[in-house]
Amino acid sequence: MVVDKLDTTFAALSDPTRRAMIERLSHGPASVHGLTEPFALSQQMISKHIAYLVRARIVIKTKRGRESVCTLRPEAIKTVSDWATRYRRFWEESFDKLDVVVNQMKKGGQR
Amino acid sequence: MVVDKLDTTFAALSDPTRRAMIERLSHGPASVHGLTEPFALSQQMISKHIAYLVRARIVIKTKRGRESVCTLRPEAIKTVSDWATRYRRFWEESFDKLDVVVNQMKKGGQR
DNA sequence: ATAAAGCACTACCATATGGTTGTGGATAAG
DNA sequence: CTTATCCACAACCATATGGTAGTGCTTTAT
Repeated sequence: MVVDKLDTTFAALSDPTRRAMIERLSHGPASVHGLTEPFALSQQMISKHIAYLVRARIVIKTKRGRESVCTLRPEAIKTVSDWATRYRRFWEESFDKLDVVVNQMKKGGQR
Repeated sequence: MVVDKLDTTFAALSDPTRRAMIERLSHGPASVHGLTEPFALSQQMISKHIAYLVRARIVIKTKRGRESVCTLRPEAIKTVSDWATRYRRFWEESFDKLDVVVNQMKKGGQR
């Protein structure tokens, strides 16, 4: 049952609010309330966004009294980095190859 | 009107079919038909998936006779890599700091 | 004990997306 | 010319998500 976690990870990253949350959490843990203030969104929406981050295992939530403290999971970000790095050689080589391809397309009839 | 392109980029990457397409296209351009075969999906769905990749500027489509040739845009992948790299220092330092945080949480009452 | 703060849960709505089916247009092959 | 191939477009459905509003539980403060 090794579901591809990249699905939920990338989906979680596709929202600017959640990426801003990650940016903020990269400076240290914060409570749900602490995450609500800077974003001018309802507390319910912040909780929803956090839920997606938790589901994607990007953030861990811990009960602390009446607060829920959110902590960023560094490994999650590293997963994204690793995925992109798989193609590093491709997009480094391709800045040369691309010219050839484009020229081929033009010669072949670019419509 | 500088819409954050990371939105559509990450959204496009949140689907395994599209990531598999990227994997395939990283070995060279392919036609829509060429992309349909390995995935056991209808031609219409493949076209839809490609449309999302094109919208996210990850793939470029070029008419060539009755075929549409899809080419991967290396810069798009680099964008993802750059985003993750922003937090590289964080997730490298954090493998030490995390212990401290966890211990603080435990002392503070992990519930 | 009472009030306020921090948060979760539910219902509800609009939109985007994954997916199918059907169709039609353009190009290539016979 | 006729047919098959490659592809796009539209209608349609189910589900996930962004967002709001309302409610209630638990913990802290007074």
